[in-house]
Amino acid sequence: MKINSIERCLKVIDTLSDHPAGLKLTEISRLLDLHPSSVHHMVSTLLPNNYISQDSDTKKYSLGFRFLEISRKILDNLDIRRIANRHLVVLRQKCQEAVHLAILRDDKVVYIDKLDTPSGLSLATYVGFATEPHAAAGGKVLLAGLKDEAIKGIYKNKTLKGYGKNTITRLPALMAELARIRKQGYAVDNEEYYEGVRCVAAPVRSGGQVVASISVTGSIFTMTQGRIEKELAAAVVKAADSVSAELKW
Amino acid sequence: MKINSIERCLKVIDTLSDHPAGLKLTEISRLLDLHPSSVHHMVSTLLPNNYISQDSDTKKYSLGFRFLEISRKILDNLDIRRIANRHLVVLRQKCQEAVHLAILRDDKVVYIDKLDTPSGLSLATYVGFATEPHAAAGGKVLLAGLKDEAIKGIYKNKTLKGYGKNTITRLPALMAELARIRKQGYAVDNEEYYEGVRCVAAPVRSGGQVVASISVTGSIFTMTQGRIEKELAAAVVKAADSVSAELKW
DNA sequence: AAATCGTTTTCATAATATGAAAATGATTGC
DNA sequence: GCAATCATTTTCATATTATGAAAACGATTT
Repeated sequence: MKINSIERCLKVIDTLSDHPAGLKLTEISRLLDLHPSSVHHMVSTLLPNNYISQDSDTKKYSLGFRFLEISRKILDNLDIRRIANRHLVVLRQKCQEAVHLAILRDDKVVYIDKLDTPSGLSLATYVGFATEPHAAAGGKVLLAGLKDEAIKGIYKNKTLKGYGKNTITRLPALMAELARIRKQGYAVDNEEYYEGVRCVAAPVRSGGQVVASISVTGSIFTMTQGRIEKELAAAVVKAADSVSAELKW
Repeated sequence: MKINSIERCLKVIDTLSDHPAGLKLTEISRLLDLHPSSVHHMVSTLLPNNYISQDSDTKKYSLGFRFLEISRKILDNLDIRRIANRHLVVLRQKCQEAVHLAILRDDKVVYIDKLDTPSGLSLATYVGFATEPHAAAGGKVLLAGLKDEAIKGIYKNKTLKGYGKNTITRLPALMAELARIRKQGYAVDNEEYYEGVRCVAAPVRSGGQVVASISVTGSIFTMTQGRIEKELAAAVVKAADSVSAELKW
């Protein structure tokens, strides 16, 4: 049984998160079709806790720094992130491409660290970004770490959404791909998520379990199939193994 | 009038944020002296929205990636942060010390960007860190941008808490210091927040208003009084002015 | 200065969050 | 392997309290 007032409150937060310039009380009220006075009750609860803040001039409400605090706490406490960072730096240096660190949470890949390439090309991923695992190398590696039944469980009532032109959209094909990944020890995403983008990923293990994935991402021009096989796959696997070795369990 | 169920819910979130390893239902229930069933109602509301997540093995609850998403949105939408970043990089390069970008929010200094020194020395500040403004250079600069009545308003019912050995703890002394800062265009923190740490800060302005502060922070050994006056103050002011110039209004 | 619009407070009542209890599920000890 | 204990989840009656109408207050515009 869900609690209604909390759900409404989360909707207010969601709405504010989509309006970076802030919203006035009545604007929130209109957008969500809630009584102004109800909204007022909510914001007066959130305000003293710094979940939202109010501009003293315009009276507009926006999300508060409590979210930044909490977010920082979450990231700081992810051991993997702390340990992996150094290796990510080395990996990026070696490959000169963007590198990501991802974990599986609630059946989603969540990116918990990201180093952009020095040369600029910035992808539409960011720390905290969550998406479906079947369409990206990092995600496939994480899926490959699960048991077959668990994977089937995830996709039982879900279709495999297509993102890029090569996204795997049928479950049997995905299962076969995961088997291949388990065998070769790394995953490749060949324009499966973004057109023009390739990606290689390897698993970080702890106590036998796959706990995270490290990936290298770049354009099809710098990341040729040949370079992936000859150079990048080995580099990513090495980085992931180094992190695994360092994770005490 | 605050909403009770939301307040309880925020307490649950607070508690979870202090227990990075996660908590079981009954643990939360005991810690907050709430009925297990009430806690269950709450978590079932937060769970589908990814504000919290549950470990499928241990059943433990922890904070979810929604906080990371929201946090990212907040940071991405801070124009100042985006614009200032490039200048912060240059400033750190020039000074070889940690640099910070801070704004005032709800009478607190909130650090919205931070670049550590390449040589390692990492301070106990982080993006999202919020503290009282009177004890740090970055904060004093922001206060100096307010009108005297506004400052007095902030400290009307508050004592000036001491942090380091030189923290200004009396209001008249603070007002005098702020007047000095306005005149000289930058602020110095001489072991006022941390012992052994000095800091120089300058204001970023937009439309005449002080909207942020840029600061350089380091140990008393590398940041001598002489170096601050001769080199660092000018560098920080220059960086801040560059950002101000770039902020369209 | 009057009027309009937005915000905040108050308050009666309808709505619903609460926690007791029971049911289900997991873990431990024997 | 089977109780027995402990934790989680669901159900449900009732007391609590969130809700929104209305009014008061404040701000902004004409």
